[in-house]
This record gives sequence, C-alpha cells and structure tokens, in this order.
Amino acid sequence: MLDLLKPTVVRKRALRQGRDTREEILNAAEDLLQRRGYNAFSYQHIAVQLDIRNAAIHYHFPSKEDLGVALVQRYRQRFRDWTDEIAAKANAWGRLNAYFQTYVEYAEAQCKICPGGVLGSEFEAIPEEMRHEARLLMREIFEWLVETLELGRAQGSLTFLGDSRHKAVEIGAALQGGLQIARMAGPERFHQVLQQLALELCHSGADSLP
Amino acid sequence: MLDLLKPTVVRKRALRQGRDTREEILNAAEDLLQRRGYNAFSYQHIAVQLDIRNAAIHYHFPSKEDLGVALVQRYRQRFRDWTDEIAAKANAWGRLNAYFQTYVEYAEAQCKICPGGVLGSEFEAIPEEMRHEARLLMREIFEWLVETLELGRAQGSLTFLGDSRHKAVEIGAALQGGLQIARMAGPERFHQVLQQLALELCHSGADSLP
DNA sequence: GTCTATATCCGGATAGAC
DNA sequence: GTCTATCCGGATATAGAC
Repeated sequence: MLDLLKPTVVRKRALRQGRDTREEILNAAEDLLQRRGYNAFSYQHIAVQLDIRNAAIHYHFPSKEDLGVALVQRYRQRFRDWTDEIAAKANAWGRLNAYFQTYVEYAEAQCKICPGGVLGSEFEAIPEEMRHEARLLMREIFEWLVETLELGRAQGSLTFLGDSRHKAVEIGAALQGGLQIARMAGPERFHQVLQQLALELCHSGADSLP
Repeated sequence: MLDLLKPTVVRKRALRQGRDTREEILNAAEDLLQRRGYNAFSYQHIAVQLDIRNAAIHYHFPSKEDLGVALVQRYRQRFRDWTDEIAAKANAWGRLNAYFQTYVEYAEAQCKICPGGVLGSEFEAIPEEMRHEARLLMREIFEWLVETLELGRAQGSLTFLGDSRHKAVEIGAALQGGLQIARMAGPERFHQVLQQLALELCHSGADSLP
C-alpha cells in the first residue's frame, strides 16, 4: 500500500495520527510546571518527553506565554467542572475532603506542588496575562472554600472558630505551603498538616485521611 | 593629593572603599531571590543594582550555586542568632508572635515571599547543595516551632488542639502559603491567615497583630 | 502539522589587563 | 578586587521545505 512506500517521516506521522498533540503538550507542560516551575522548564523538556521537535510546540503555542496562559485557564476550567461534579455527590465535609484528596495526589504522585504555589512563588517573574489568570484562579478557589465552610457550619458537618473567610485562607495557605514543605522535609509533613486541619474542623481525620 | 590625579577608575574604587561588596551582593541577591525566585534572577540583575560588573560578582561567588548556597547558609545563621536573641526576651507566645512579625515584614515590605517558599517551589530546579541546605533550614525552623509550642502549652500561654508537631507544620505551612497567596490576592489575605492562627492559639490577635 | 535549519538573545562563566 | 572582552551553551522564536 501507499503507506509502505513511505519511510520514517510517514511512520512518525502515523504514530501521531489520532493523538491530540496540543493536549499532550499541555499535559507535559502541566507536569513540568508543578515540578520545576514556569521559568525552569523549556520547550525542549516537552519536546523530548513527547518525541517531537521544538517547532511543533511553537505551532500550537506560538510563545511560552501562550502556553502558560492556556495552562492556567485549563486549571480554572477543570476546577469549575470539579466543583460542579462534587456538589452533586457530597455534603460540605465530603467536598472539603475530596478537595484535600487532590493535594494528597500531588504529594504522593511524586512531590508535585499545586498551581497556586507555583504561580504565587514566581508571581513577579511570569507574564502579566498569566498573573491575571492566576488572580482569577485564586479568587475562584477562595470563594468555593468560603461557601463550603459556611455550608458545613450551617449543616453542622464542619465546626471551626472564627470568620469563614479567614478559615478559608488559612486552609488554602496550609495546603499550599504544606506541599512545598513536604518536598523538603518528607511527605509525612503534608499528612501532619492534613490531620491538623481535620482536627480543627472537628473531624478525627482517621477515617478518610491516609 | 594623589587621589585627585587619578580619574574615573579610581573614583569608582574610592566609592567602593569601605564597602563590603560581598555583603552587598548577598543582600541584593536575597532580595531578588524572595521576589523572583532562584531561576529568575541573574548576575546581571545584581550587577545593575550595585553598579558593578558581572565579573566582580564571579570573583566573590565563582558560580551561581555558590551564591545560592551562601544565601541559604546565611538564612540559617540568622535564624539561629534570632532564636537565641528572642529566647532571652519573651515567653512562648511572645516568641511566636515575633516570628509572625518577620512574615508581616515580608508581606508588607513589598510582596516578598519567605525562603522556605522559594526553596520549596523550586526544589527540583535548584542545585543539590542548595537542596541540602534547604532541608537543614526547614528542619531547624520546624524544631524551633515545636519547642516553642510545647513550651507555650506548658506555660499556658498557648492553647491548641492535638500534637504539637502537627500544629507546628500547620503554622509553618500557613505562613508560607499565606505570603504567596497574598501576592496574588492582596495583602489582607495574609492578615486573615495571621488572625486565624492567633485565634486557634487562643489569642484575640487584636492586640499585637496589625 | 511537523520537520530541519537557523536567527537572536541571554545567562553563566573565564582570561587577562589594570 | 574590579574591569573589559569574549566564549559557550541553552532558550525562545521564525522561515521554509515536506
């Protein structure tokens, strides 16, 4: 057949048939972002990982800023989808616990940190449009946390001292910082943070937290 | 005099007489580190700020790794000195509050983040010896926090739920994450974290926290 | 859509004059 | 101890063939 007549170049094409390169780039970049940070990963890292050339990435994302912005927008969309989904399934404590679980995966998967941690740390060293998206992401997470805490307090499934907005930032900050500390001091540190958070929300933390 | 006979070159030298260039480099680098992160600052940034040439920095710190390691070692030394000093002056709550205060300065000075936040975020993208120093720094801070919490509990000046080690990581993580969140969402976020922490240590937080 | 080849720039680093 | 000049490698980005 025609395919057999054509050598390596076509084989490579065939390999990429049906594969969504753009999506794979985003996946690889997301992984790199949460491992190395924005300024410490390059198009080369992605190219090697996907076995494509540098220029192929530039076709999908002309500049690195485009890629960075797309990443944060994807985080935001994913968070929206996730909150919609979880709202149907669980009460406030269940939701919060499910949220914690995403961080557990970051910590255990292997020492990833969360988007907020990366963007916050490098905030002064990322393009303006990424900063804009980062602000939106943080606001959306914050608002969801506040709502969830207030709901939990009303339901009686969560108990905590003080203003729910203050508690929300504290929780968000502790999770974010906890992942970073875990990298340096070992993953058990992150579990200690989780246990303390659970304890202060009046849950034993022994049931669902590993 | 002899000085007047010699032109610009000597004037520059004269300007630097009595100035500790090595120390100034460290100061500038520390500032850049907490603003932009390790991988996003260059010798050029420092050179411009101090009005010296690139090569002058390499004289004091042959490689960027040397500079990075020196920075973390200085953080460690400073922390040791600080804890010695504060131990003579205050009870457990006073010590902890003084520790909080250093973070308040980071947040207010202008949107700096803490050493642990930088090193944790970029952990996979910094030289091995820096990682080593970072681990030591984090351990030292952690141990001091645990001691302080236990002392406070014994004294009755601090009250909190659960294991003092867990509480120590939670506090450290919340401070670290809080600074990063404050960059993206505004400085009031950091104060909310502080108030919540104080509240959960059974202090009004209204007295000494701005 | 992906490749090869190349342009451009920047950061870390060294040599040698002063 | 600091300078000027320069090297080298790596990173972003573009041009044009396939």
